[in-house]
Amino acid sequence: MTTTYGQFCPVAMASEVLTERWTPLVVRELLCGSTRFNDLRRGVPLMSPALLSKRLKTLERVGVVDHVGSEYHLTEAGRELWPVIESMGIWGQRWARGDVIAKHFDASLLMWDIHRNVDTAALPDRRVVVHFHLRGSSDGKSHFWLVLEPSAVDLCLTDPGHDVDVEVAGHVETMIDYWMGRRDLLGAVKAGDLAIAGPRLLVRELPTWFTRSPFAPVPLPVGA
Amino acid sequence: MTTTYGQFCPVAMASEVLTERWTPLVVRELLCGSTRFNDLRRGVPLMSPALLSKRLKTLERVGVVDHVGSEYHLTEAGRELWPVIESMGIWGQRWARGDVIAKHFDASLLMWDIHRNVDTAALPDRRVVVHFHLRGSSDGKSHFWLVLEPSAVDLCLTDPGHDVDVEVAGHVETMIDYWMGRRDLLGAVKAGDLAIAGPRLLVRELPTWFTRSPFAPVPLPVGA
DNA sequence: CGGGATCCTTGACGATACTG
DNA sequence: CAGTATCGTCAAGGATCCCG
Repeated sequence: MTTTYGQFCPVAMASEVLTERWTPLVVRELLCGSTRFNDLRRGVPLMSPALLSKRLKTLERVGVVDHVGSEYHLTEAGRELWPVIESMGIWGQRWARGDVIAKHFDASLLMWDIHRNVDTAALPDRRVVVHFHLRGSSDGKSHFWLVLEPSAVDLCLTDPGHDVDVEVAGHVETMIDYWMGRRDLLGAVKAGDLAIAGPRLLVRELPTWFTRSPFAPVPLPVGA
Repeated sequence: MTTTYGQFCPVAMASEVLTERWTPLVVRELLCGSTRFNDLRRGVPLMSPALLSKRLKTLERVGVVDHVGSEYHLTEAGRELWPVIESMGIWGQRWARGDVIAKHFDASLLMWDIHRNVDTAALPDRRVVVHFHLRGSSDGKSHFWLVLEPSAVDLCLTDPGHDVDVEVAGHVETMIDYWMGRRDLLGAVKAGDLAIAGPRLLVRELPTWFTRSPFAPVPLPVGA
């Protein structure tokens, strides 16, 4: 992106900032609340650290990101990119087709997404531990523990040692389909594609605290 | 853009389509109603025809554009990109800063934009010809004629021979500032930066048929 | 943890010319 | 008018290692 579009149109100006590889995803991560370099990395695992660093510098230069200490925060201009990212997500949810849909099913990325969307307010006022066993991840990882405390949510890749309250097992793709709103939980369990075990109440209430993607409710095009 | 982001997030999927150099501007042109290759070119004059052709093929492949005969039309998926382009434009209008604002002032591009936004319904029911004399264009062009008929608007780079009804003269940058909503017409005329001559009624009603950029009404950030 | 430095490849893009 | 063809350059970005 060495030359500019040479246009006065504001769409062109926004394009100068956003239409660069990875940039919308970095902004998405920042909008989701990540502030540390390595947290940001987890949201874009296929991006090299050098490139992420470069993008963050660019975003800082154009006034979207504020870098203090080792934290990255969106400026007001950055926060106002939310409608752009949101409309992109809505469009993607409705219209992305086979040839742009990732063939990758990365369980770590999924769990990272899930962990920051857990609604702890809907959970009992004590620690709840959920163990996930996901098959078929492109990154080889298959075991994850969510340690849910009223004040914090932790994602572990190794057994944290606590007693496990709920066990969730299935194929990564099934979980992604649920997460994205393309499949409902009960159906997946009944079809035998997903196994959920644990205290009756906790399991029944699971959909209230284990939320789905923000784009899951987006209606699909009619006739699709 | 040879590899994919490898993510299931719909923002990533939309990025695969949109986050490629020039693509948002091509989509903007299509949303503005251009359907012919050479009309599209006029909206992105700095883009090589080879690259435009390539982008259109890509957009066709991902289901955004429909190519029949020698016309390009947006599909339903393409038309639904409007919220994305709109929110980009709003952001650009509010937050684009010096280092991404084009230093280029291309009068041909401006006039091309203006010509397709004239509101002929607000004009008298006869032909009206406006001659523009714009100084300082980066492309060297300075004379333009808008031939406004109730049924069609034509932009000419050479004198079409008709009697001229209104004369508009000034610097391209002044016109762009007006077009973008950064400056009002009366002020520019009073400051001597713009000269408008013609029948009193036509000139007085000029702002009703000579509309501004769709992003002109966007409010700027407070304190800016 | 939070990056920087280096090397190296590839393909994206600009320029120019040309064709049905 | 509606693109293709060819070519050369440059820089984006992947890989790898390293450092404070």
